[in-house]
Amino acid sequence: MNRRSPNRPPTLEEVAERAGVGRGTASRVINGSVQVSDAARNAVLQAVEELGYVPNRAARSLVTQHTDVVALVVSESEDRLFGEPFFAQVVRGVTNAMARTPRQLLLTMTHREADRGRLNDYLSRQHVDGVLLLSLHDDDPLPGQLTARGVPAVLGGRPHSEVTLPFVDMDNEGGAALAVEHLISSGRRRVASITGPVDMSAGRQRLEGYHQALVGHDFRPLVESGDFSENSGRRSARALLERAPDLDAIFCASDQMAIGAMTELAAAGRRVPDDVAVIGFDDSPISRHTVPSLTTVHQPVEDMGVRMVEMLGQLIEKPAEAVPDVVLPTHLVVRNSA
Amino acid sequence: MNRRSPNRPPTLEEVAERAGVGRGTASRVINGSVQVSDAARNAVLQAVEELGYVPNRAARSLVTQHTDVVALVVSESEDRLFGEPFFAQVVRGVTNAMARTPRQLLLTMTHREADRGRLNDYLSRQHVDGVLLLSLHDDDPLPGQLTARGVPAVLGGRPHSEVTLPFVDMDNEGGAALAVEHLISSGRRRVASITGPVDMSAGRQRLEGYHQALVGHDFRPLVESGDFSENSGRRSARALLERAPDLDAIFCASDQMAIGAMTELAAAGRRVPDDVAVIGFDDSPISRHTVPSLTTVHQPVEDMGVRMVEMLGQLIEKPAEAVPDVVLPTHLVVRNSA
DNA sequence: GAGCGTTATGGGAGCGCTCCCAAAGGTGCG
DNA sequence: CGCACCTTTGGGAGCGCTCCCATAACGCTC
Repeated sequence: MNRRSPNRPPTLEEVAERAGVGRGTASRVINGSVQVSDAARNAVLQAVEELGYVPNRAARSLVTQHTDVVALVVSESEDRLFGEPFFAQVVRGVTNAMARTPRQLLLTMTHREADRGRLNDYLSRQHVDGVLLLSLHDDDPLPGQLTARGVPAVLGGRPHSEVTLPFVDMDNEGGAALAVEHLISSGRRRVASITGPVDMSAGRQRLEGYHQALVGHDFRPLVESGDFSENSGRRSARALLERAPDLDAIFCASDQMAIGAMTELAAAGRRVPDDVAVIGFDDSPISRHTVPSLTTVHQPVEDMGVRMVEMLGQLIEKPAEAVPDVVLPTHLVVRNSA
Repeated sequence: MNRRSPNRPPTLEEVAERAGVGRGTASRVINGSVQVSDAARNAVLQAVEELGYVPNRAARSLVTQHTDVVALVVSESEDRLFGEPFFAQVVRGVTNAMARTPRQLLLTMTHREADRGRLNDYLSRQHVDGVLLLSLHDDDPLPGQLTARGVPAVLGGRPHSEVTLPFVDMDNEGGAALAVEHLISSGRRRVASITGPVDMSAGRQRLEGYHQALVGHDFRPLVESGDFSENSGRRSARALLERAPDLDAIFCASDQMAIGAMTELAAAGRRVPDDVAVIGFDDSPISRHTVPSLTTVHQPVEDMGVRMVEMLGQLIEKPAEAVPDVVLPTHLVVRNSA
């Protein structure tokens, strides 16, 4: 009776025995080594088929020290993850690029403190070969922990200064400056801005671009801070209108906020773009269909996903080599709102 | 020199040595066994802290035969996964329920054939304790493979007859019948329906409900088939209008299609609900904000996620006991479109 | 046909952990 | 003071796999 305990999946050893070869040879066949005779290979393949053998990944990982799994961690709630087209686009880029690698992608979201502990030691080497981090907030301890554990990781978006992980970022500052310059050169004199969250570098950089563009024009900055959401766009627009009834342009750090602002502008009886010009940021799919259609800053989101995967691949395969950070270009898409 | 090869993470053995205890005792502390003296426990805890020890999950899984990881597999493209509020709601329910279990959630999407192979053996026991399957199409081989491998799995949505996995479903048929009855009892005489994809049971069941409700009223069915998308709603509405210019109501198997249909109706100069009543299905967030607001069938999507997790938990913990399928109730939400 | 290089093969060692058993130490009671 | 019993402990065995080394088998050449 050499049958194993109740319906455990078959092991390599059993496959080898059935094929009449040694464990080593069976392993070579499974892993596609060429140093195997055709006879042996066929025997093993047939045994695999008959037994329905699937390699035990835990056992394999234990010896190879890798898992062929990469995690994409999004530090946001499901609502934002699913609500904002941005994430869908990154994920599309990431999955496309992953299809060209031997690795499997895992998606994890973590807004909730309670989840953090579990996630955390899930991500510690031995379970994941690398991590893609999206939508990082400044106070997030994850980058530090990953660095400490030596887990290869790439960030989407530039981190604040203490984080040393490689990143792929957009030229947020340049894009914002482009937008504001467009506003000024088309004759606007009182240009306000609704910012993103200040604990995210994308938010800070877009604000910085706004300030940059104002330099030398002797315009006073006029800023309300939002959080990228449509609601915060409405709220901020209302506040702006109250503070500066004479404003004639608003640069919003996200399309969602621009949409909110336009709604509020309409409610206040201001015409877009006649009375007030509006520019958004993201070039999200909806920006094409708003009324009027939204002038906005395009950022190559899908590319970002692709580049992140490529960088992570390098990090995993050649841990010794440093990979340079990447900043992707942005450009202005002029439609009807400005 | 008993130091291990270059910067490998510390092992249990090293922790034990540093704490001056045996490997067994260290393991007991890590796993929270009570049979340990306070002195030993503290020594181990301190060593863990100092060394930054994290258990190697591959090694643990190899012996315990489980991984404390559950996968949520969505058989759709990123576009649909992120585009339809339905998925966001299920995911919310799932993550909430998972927070109460010791397990970690993994999200995977698979529309692409190429990904399938990798996913497939990723899901084979030893790497995942169980699987939650969403948005299953009839020809999907996954359920069969999971069954064959003995991987515990729960479906969201009723499968076609050959699949024997336990499921959580909505009362699609009942909800659809409710909608159509509402239409009839409010005086509509020519009630059409735009169906969902016929290779998904939700689509078939909603159509069945439509037929049921028509029985005994001597109305001829008038059906166009869509795929749940807004575009297919427009296309189908156009076709319907051509085939039966006298129609005075349309029951759509999804809110997205209802929105498409309303757009098309408006383009054709029909007023909603005056000329044509429209009812959707899903009670998605947008249905509140359409003009006119959409009468629709509510389904408890978040609950579905919760129940799926609970069922999977039972399946994993008590593999011997059968778990009964669940059908969640739906109800009509009357707004202004019908 | 002896000697050589080359290719194919079997199986031991060991990855880091949990499980379990046997032994040591401690306590209480007659 | 001795014995039985309980708590705490150490460490061997083994999970299923890959890696690697020693050996076997084969094919040449001279």
